[in-house]
Order: sequence, then structure tokens, then C-alpha cells
Amino acid sequence: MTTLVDVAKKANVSKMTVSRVINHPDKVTDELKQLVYEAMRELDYHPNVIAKALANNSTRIIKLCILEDIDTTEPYYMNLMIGIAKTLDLHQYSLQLVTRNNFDIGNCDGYIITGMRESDVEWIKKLKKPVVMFGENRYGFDYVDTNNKSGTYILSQLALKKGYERLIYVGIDSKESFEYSRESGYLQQVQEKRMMPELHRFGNHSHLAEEFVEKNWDNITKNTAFICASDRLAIGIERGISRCGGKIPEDYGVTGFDGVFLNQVASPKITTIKQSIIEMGSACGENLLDKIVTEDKQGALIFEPKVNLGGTLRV
Amino acid sequence: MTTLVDVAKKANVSKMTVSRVINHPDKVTDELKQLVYEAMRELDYHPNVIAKALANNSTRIIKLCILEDIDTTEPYYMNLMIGIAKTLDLHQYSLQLVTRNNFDIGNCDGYIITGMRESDVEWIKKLKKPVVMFGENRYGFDYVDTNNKSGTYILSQLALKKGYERLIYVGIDSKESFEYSRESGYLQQVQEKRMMPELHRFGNHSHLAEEFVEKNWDNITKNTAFICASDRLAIGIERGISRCGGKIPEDYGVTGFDGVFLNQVASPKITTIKQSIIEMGSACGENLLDKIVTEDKQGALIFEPKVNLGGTLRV
DNA sequence: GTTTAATTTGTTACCGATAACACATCAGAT
DNA sequence: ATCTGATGTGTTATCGGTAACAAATTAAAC
Repeated sequence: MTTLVDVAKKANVSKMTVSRVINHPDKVTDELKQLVYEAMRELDYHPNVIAKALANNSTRIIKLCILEDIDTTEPYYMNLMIGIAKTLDLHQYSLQLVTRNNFDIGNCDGYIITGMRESDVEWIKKLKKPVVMFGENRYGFDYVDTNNKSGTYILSQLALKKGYERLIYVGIDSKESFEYSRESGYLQQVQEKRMMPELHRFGNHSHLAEEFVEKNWDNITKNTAFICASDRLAIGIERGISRCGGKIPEDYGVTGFDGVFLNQVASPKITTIKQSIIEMGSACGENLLDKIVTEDKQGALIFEPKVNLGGTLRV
Repeated sequence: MTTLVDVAKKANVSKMTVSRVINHPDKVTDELKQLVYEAMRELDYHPNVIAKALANNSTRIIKLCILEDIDTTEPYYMNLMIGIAKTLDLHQYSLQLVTRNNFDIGNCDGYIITGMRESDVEWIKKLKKPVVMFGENRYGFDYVDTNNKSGTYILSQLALKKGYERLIYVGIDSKESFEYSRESGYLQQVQEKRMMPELHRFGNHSHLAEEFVEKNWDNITKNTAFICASDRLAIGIERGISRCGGKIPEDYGVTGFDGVFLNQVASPKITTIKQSIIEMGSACGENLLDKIVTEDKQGALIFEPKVNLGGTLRV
């Protein structure tokens, strides 16, 4: 492999000049820069990242910290990892998967954290390296997420446009930030239309939503659409309605949130918000690397949601 | 962070001794070793991988080279990557995904290659860094794979045990090694039982298998089981039989190979061979890292197949 | 009881980059 | 013409390890 010194010799300059051409090109005259660029091209020079890392005493390791259980049937975390890894690899960083237990083993240059709860805030604040969260939060941490509020807002709007006259929100029984945002998207739409909000919350399991429909079937008038905070709940609602003999999408509408794997087995497919986890993962990585280089706050990076039309709303 | 020198001072030895305690402990007296170990423990010393890499002029990068098209709906490659990454991360190596095009950009310590064709053999032989293949081959490259032959052998055996009296093999129309192995597993079982082998080959698409069943329905006697070389073909066979009014598993049996995602949407689920791609990926990584350290040939690492019972064979 | 060889430890140079400092060079100010 | 200060370039030390060699100690051989 060719090194700085090889290039320096060829260009008749010191290796420091070559280094400067790479890192601080404004501090070198155009004349020398040309010479150096040419030498680099001729020798097909690629900087040695390892040496660079040692000189800057960095590790080129990013830790991905998943603070909730990994449900392996969902490609969610895999997609996230793929997305992050894509970006990191590009910059010759490597990804390390950690949990709460093996968290502080070994050094790193930064953290990507997902699944944070309120109780995690304290120790996260104490981390000495840059952090980017995956998933919105209200503690001032930089994050990447879908626009959760906008998602339910759009789906509610869509349901109304399709002629459903009653909107019931089916949320997740959790105090996490994304849930509040999804609720508020529904609420905003409902208020704009001066409708009566109806909210229910359950653990994120399809059978709970299914039970809910079956128990309350008498009160569920025709022409109602259910705006659900997750595909899982939506699938439960869908099954409940089918069981009770309701017709989707003619008499009842259902929308979900996520666009993940599970939906592939629903029939009809749920109309939902599609999140490109891979893209968001990439963005997460880029954000973090930026932060490592510039040491700046990145703020929130919010992806506008895309509706994935299924068969649970009228055409 | 504490360094070699810190440990050396604390233990009253030279840093070289500390380095030796780590890398060549047999060349240091027990007395000094004890001192050094103690110092390392007290100072919570963790070697700096970056410095190590620089000194050894290694890159800590492994290239994963996928030589076939990536079907993103299948979690196959994701699982493979997860598996590999798991191992590599553990050893602070990073994974770089490359294709034929960007293959020789940048240096690396080793390669994991999958989807090799015959035409790739030449350039792979010329690589100067250790290589491990994912998927069997007959060119002497080290590899990791499921025992393909054993898989079809076992499924054929199982089908016979369940009372099916005729076994038809449905293979993939390809000259790749795994296909030959799967065929030979079927053939061995059939020959042991002194049955008449019946083989057919198609491109790996479900509709081709489906067509085959429909066109030949008259010749497909009851009590026949189809041993398929992939889940995709198996799904096609299953659909074909259903269309023609055949009953699975009462009158007809079907087995697949892979245990991948697609199977989740089949009804009834295919009885198939389950491959733990993640585990195999990990093994691939370990094999390669071993090879990098020892410079030895690793040979083949073959995973014994596990049958995943679905509903396409009698109970 | 030397001589020789083997074992153990320390010294030095080096891996390939960067930062901090030192040294030219040249413009403008006095 | 000399003195400043800005700018561009080269020198040196350093990051945290390892290999190769040198030195010191110990053991074995004659």
C-alpha cells in the first residue's frame, strides 16, 4: 500500500504537506495542491484509516444500544442495523451491538440509542461521547424519527375523506413519546373537523384490540374508521370486525402504523404508515458521524410519513 | 484510557513485557506475569485495538461479497449479515458490504464470499487475503453451509416413513453445487429403498412448479410426496396440488428447503429444512478470523440440517 | 570452571498518520 | 531599510502498540 511518504516523495514535498492537502486544503498553495493531487492519483493513494484513528485517538466504533426486547420475527431491528451499518461502513466505522449489560465494555466514538425509557435519561446524559437517539424523545436529545403526529393526522384525514363519519383512536398503553405524538395527530384532525374524540389504549397486542371490538360491537356503528397506533393493534381490530361480521372497507375502516412485516399476513392488508427504517438508520448514522466531527448539536431529523395503501379503507 | 505504559510502570517492568504477557505469555516468567496481570486488573486495562492494528498493519475490515442479486423481501442476507457482524463486532472487526464493482476499493484483512459461480473461481483464487465461502463449493475453498445432501435425504426418509409411496424430486435448474448435493440426498434415499428416481428441474419460481403439477396432474398418483429443492418450488407444488383438488397432506406430501420468510404465507406451512443463517454467518466470521490469525486452512464447516415440521406431510 | 547455548528481559525502531512547534518567505508598515 | 505579522512549509514528537535486536541472566556441556 502507498503511504503519505510515498506521495510526499513523488510530489517533492514533506509528508505533512500531503496530510494538510487532505485535511486542511485551504492552508496549502494551489500549486502544491496540484502536485500532491497528481501524485495521489498516480499512486492510487488511499489514506490508512487505522493510522488516522490512532493519531486522533478515536476508535472508529459506534455502539448501537437497543434498550428494549428484540422481537426477532420483525425485521425492524435488522433494517435499522442495515441502515446504520450502510452509512458507517462507508466511513469505515464499525458497529457494535450492545445492551444495558455490556454497555461500558470497551471504548467508542459515539452511541446510537433506541427504545429509551424515562429511567434511562440520567445515565444517557452522563455519556461522554456523542449520542443520537432513534425514536423521538422530549429530553432534548438529538433524534431521528418518523413524524408520528403527522402520520396519524394524515390517516385520520384520509379516513374522513373516504366518507367514514366516526373516528376511533386505538392507542398503545405506554407513556412513550411516540404514542403521545400519534394521539395528538389524531386529536388535531378530529378537532379541526369538530368531531368528538374517542380514544382507547391497550398493550400492543392484537388480541387485546380484537377483544375490544367483540365486547363493544353493539356500540360500534357502521361507517366508523379505527385509527390505530400500530399495525399489530390494527390487525386485531380487523380480525375483531371480521369475526363480528362487519365489512372492511365498506362499512368499517382500519389504519395502522409501521408498515412492518406482520402486515404481510393480514387480509386485507392494512392501510398504514410506511417507515423506511433502513433510510432512517442511515440518517441516524450520518447524524452521529456529523456530530462526532463537528461536535455540534444536530437537533431532530424527522422523516415525513408515507401512506401505504392497503385494503382497509374505501378506495 | 490506561495504556501499556501505565501497566508497565505499575508492574515495574518494561512495556514490552506487558505486551508479551498479552501476546506470548509463555515467554514470560510466572512471577512477572502475576505482577502484570495484577496491574492490568487494578488499572482496568483494555488493549487499544487500533494501535494493535496499526502495528500489525491490519485493517480490521472484512469484506462481505454477495455475488448474486439481493432479494430484499427475504431476510436471508440480513440474517447472514447479522450473524457475521455479531462475530466480527465481538473481535472489533468491521464488516464492509461489497459487490463485484466496488470490490477492490480499499484494503481488508479477509473476505467472505457468497453466491459464487464457476466463472468467479479464477479471480477468487488470486485474492491475497484469507477467504471463506458461504455456501458449498467444489473448488477447494473453505466454506460454511448446511449439509444439503443430508437435508433432502432426511426429508425423503421422513416422507417414506409417513407412508407416501412415490417420491418426486423437484430441483432447481442450476449447476450450483448445493443443487447437486440436494439431488444426491434424494437419490441416495431412493436408491437405498430400491425405488425409481424421478427428477425434474425448473428455474426457482413457484409458478413453474405450479404449472408442472397442473400439466401432469393425470400422471400424479395419490400417495406421492414431492421433495423440493427450495421452499419456493414447494409453494408452487402445493398451490398446484390444491388447484387440482388434491389433498395435502392426506393424499400428497410436499417438502421444501430453506425455512425462510416466504413460507410464512403458505397454507398449510411447508415441511422444510430450517437453516439458521444467523448461526452460520457467525461461524463464517469465526472461521475467517481463525484463518487470519493462524493462516491455516479451515476446511468445510457443515451444519446438520433441522427439519421444520409444517403441515405438508402426514402427522 | 570455562565455554556455549537457551531463556528471559529491556531497547530501539517502526506501523501511518496528525498536532504543535519552528522556520522561511513575503507583504505592508514604519 | 528594518520591523512586524501573516502565510506557507518542514521538523519533531506522539498516538499505543509490536517485531527485531541487544543485553543480561540462567542452565547445560565439555
